[in-house]
Amino acid sequence: MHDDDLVFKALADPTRRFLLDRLFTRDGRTLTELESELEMTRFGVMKHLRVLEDAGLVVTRKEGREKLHFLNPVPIRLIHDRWIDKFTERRVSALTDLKRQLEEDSA
Amino acid sequence: MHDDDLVFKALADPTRRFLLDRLFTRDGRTLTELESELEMTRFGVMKHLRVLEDAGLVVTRKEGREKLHFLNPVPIRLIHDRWIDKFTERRVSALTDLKRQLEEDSA
DNA sequence: TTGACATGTGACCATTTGGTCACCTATCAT
DNA sequence: ATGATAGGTGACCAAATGGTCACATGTCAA
Repeated sequence: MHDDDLVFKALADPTRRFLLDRLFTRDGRTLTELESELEMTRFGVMKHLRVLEDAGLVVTRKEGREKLHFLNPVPIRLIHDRWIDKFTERRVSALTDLKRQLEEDSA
Repeated sequence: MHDDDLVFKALADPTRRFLLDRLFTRDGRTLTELESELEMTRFGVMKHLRVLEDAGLVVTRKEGREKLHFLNPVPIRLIHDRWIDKFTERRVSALTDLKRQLEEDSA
């Protein structure tokens, strides 16, 4: 419930969705690498990565002086299953089919 | 692209998700009816409904002095198909199965 | 027709958000 | 050891956001 909110809010920013996209194509990127693909200082990127990390969408590991960023798709999967799925299911039950059939017949 | 952003931003607020939930269980509600379920003045609710409408998640029809609100799940379906689906697919290809098999064997 | 009801608008306000910068620490390579 | 490299912190700022209110319009019912 409250956890979902962090995820939704994290997904609400285009820069953050871009970052997730980059990490989707390849994980384990460093901050400076991600920064180089954006028109923004590394401080801005850091803040966005922090938001993603707080939402559990990104996990990190320190390697020497570098910080590697990995994508964690589980939270997206969760809001999908618990929330989005409900709105996206196509209703193709026998009942709605029947209803549509009746409406067509009466027209 | 730009359209997606409106949808993601609209979904980022818990009050708005609550409104979508209410409209999911039953459509065609009026502003005052929706307001009565929230700890907020009708002005706040109006603004939220406006955001949902701009994102295409809610469509409205005027009926006398009332304004009826209807859920439109299509935008959710679109961001699901174009964006979320990619992150939520379970990878169960023969290749990853083989990889897991090898890892188990070597353990 | 007159009052109650449903909604709309614009000003206004506090808080959050997205972004920058100055400065600082830790690590690597020479 | 020393400079270059990678990252971190806190202050700061402008703009967006979430919410309220005073007021105003249109519609229904007695």
